[in-house]
Amino acid sequence: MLSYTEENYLKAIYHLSSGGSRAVLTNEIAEVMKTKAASVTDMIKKLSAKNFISYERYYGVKITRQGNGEALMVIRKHRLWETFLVQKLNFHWDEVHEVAEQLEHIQSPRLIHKLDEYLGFPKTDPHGEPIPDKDGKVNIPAQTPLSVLLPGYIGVILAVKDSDSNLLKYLNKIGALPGQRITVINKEEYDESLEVEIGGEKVTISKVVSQNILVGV
Amino acid sequence: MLSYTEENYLKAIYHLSSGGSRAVLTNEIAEVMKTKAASVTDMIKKLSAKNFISYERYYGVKITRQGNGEALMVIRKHRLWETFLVQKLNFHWDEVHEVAEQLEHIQSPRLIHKLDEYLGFPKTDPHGEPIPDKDGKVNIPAQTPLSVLLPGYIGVILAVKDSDSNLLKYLNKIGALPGQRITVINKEEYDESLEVEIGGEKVTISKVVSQNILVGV
DNA sequence: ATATTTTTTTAGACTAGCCTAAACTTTTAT
DNA sequence: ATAAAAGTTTAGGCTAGTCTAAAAAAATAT
Repeated sequence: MLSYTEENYLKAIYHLSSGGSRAVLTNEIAEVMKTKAASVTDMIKKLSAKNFISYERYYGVKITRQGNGEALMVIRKHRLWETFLVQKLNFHWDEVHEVAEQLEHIQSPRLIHKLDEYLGFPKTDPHGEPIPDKDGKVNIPAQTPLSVLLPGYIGVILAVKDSDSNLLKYLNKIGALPGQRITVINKEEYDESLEVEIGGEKVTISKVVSQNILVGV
Repeated sequence: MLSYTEENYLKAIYHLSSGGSRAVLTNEIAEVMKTKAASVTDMIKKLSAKNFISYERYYGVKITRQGNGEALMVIRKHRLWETFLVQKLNFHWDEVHEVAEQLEHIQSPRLIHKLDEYLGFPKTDPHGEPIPDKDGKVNIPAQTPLSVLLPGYIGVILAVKDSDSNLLKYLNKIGALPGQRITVINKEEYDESLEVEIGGEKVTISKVVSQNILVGV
């Protein structure tokens, strides 16, 4: 059984490694966990001893098959709870993250199954992110950061990477919600900001924001 | 902010003291918390320092007004979640306790309010236990001696135990008649006398009298 | 090729919550 | 009234997770 903290580390490593595909450095983990490198090293040893990650000194960590499975279960729970909060309790999609961070650690496979059923076995959460199924399979739709699209492209917003509440509020304001069609009108050479059209409205968004909007083309 | 463990101790003390009305012994707490007396003593010191309980060595603990409020919030959450599990997720009433023990510690007043609303502001949980409202008021089932109520409780006088004529005359004088609403304003630690409000009048009654007034809430 | 900087690890210490063993109070039994 | 028993607290130690400071390794710059 993993502790609350171990689950959070594993989830962080999963995300940083883009689903386990690359090695993750100690300092990267320290930054997202808002802790110090020394603490990370300790936890790395623990998770490594339990075979959730493989670890080579001064090199970094790679998540194992087992660790991947655990991380996906936490992510599954997180996204199911977010869906519940928005669909059933009428939360706004930009105010569910913190609560879901707590709910994702509740231990009860039965609860998660019942919740999944109650929500009608949703495939994505309110931010458009795919919900891993009970066996840890994730349906990854082809997602491209809006920032790489050139003027003229039309796409559909599938997901938003960052769950920062300020970003989500901003996207909400400009109507950049999952499911919306988005057209790139112009790209400014200097700062790579984009002029786009969403729902008939023209709006200019910065590079940082465009990197966080994932679209399907 | 209370830790997960502190919340559990406080809840245990609340229950053992029947809602704060009697002092609780170290070993009683140790038993329900499935821990050792020495650990309980440590925690008692902590909760006492934070003013959630009052504590006298070798005697026992009494929950304070503040501690009572915290305990009631945890109980409120527990019972709301149990209601959710049974009403919405089709759990059986006998399989919800363990999960609710986890869910009761989720910190989000907004979540609890929304959940309460979603469930239609239920007054009792699936076991028939009353759900404290957002201000910590509990509907205690019929015929409770006034003496066990803590400051904040509001009840309706249902009956008087003793039929001693002097008592009845006294009650008549202070307006403590069946059917009257009565609010507990304060409880004196020393002699357990109660300051109450009846029909807009504040009056102080002794422990003996309060034990003879039965209220419904 | 070597010196400097950056990153990571180790060493040692802290808090929360738990433990056992011993000391101390209170209660109960003679 | 005093001895024994029961209950409680103190003392000291353990683990999980955190920290700072110093040492060690790797990366970078000259």
